[in-house]
Amino acid sequence: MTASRNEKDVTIGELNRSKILRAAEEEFASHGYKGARVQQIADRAGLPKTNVLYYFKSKESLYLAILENIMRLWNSRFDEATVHDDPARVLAQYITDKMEISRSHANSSKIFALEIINGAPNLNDFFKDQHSKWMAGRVAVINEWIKAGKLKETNPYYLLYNIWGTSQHYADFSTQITELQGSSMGQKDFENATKNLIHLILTGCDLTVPAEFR
Amino acid sequence: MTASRNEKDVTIGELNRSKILRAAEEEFASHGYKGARVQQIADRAGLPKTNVLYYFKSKESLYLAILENIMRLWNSRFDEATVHDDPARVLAQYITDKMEISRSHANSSKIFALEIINGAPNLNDFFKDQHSKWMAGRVAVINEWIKAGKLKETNPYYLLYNIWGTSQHYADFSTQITELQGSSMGQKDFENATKNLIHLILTGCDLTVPAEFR
DNA sequence: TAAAAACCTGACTAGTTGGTCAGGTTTGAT
DNA sequence: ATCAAACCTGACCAACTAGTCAGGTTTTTA
Repeated sequence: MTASRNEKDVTIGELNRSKILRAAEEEFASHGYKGARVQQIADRAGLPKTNVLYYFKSKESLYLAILENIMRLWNSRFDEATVHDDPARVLAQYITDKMEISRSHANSSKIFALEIINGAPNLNDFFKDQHSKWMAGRVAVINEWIKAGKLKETNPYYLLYNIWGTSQHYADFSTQITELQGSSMGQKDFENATKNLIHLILTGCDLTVPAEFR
Repeated sequence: MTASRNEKDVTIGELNRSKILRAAEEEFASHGYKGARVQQIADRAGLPKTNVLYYFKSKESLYLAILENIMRLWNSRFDEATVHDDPARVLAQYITDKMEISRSHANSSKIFALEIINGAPNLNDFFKDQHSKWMAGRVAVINEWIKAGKLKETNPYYLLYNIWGTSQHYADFSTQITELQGSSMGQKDFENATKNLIHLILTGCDLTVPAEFR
């Protein structure tokens, strides 16, 4: 341990915390919260278990820290869309953002999925305080688009579920996709899949795909 | 224990096996394979743990039995579709079948999702022996539709992923959906969501929704 | 330089886990 | 009625688990 501060002005503590979080993401994605082992996280991080517990009080603290990061990840430009915006552009951008997250943060997506599938025991506050409000706001905007004749009549809830289901599928089921295609999806593949999805969803809503998303 | 055979001609053994499988599905869906506890499964089934282990040799045997049932569940009419069939009808029926499974077998869908998210450690043979062949066959039919001008040009893989991602989402993320809508989806809701999805996917493929699926 | 803060880590602990084992009970067949 | 098959279940066990604890080492601060 030559110094707690290296040349990039990052402390050893920050480095190790980061290492542990990355290792924990992999372990939680592989075995779920209940099945994950602190010793395994430590092994993945290349640190002794008690060193992991020096930085994070418990397995649960670690998991909740990761969940918090994930919740922050879902923030997107879609959150600010209003009735004045063009639905085609907003939806295309949202899908693009979601697909990029699926590509660049596959483990986060997987952990979120695992948490929901397991009954979301750790997300009650998130749902009650933020998510439901967010949803109500987005549904309202979509309904305003419909009322303003900018979007064909549809159920806003189902529209959003379908966008989430498709975009998150590329992260969550990446193992299946890799097996079925014989190789994992690279950047180019994700770009193609994004275009394909934008085309499917927008055409399915009778919207024209904006030129920059083709 | 009045008799091993009740009036419906089912042995106590069959009854108990069934009870255990149902209990295990709930436990595996809630905690994943690694996080599930045989004692919890036993408690859910209302049997002593060793009685559970009398019927199923181990936790793993139980899990593999459930996975096998799930693999069987995925069989559908879509498996038999050929280039001679109408893609609109085939896809609409496939989506209908998938949505019905999501409604009636939510835990199965969740367990399948958990297995894939966790890296599919128990499905290697399934992927190599059956799933990849199945996929190659389905992709070929879709490509034949495209060649025959029955379906607009698209990537068959992405089309299927999008169908799976959307339909399975209703089962896998049912906790989130219930929270966001304030109540869980009933039969009527599923029918509406199915129609909405058929409309989205078929319209997105420039296909006309067959009358019986409107 | 000394003291405080940050970091590190092996030894240990109480509790939990997936089984094994042995033997008892019930049911069905003859 | 007897015996075999099916079913049941408490006691037990080796291994594993999430920590706690104590104390050592390194770095920073004044």
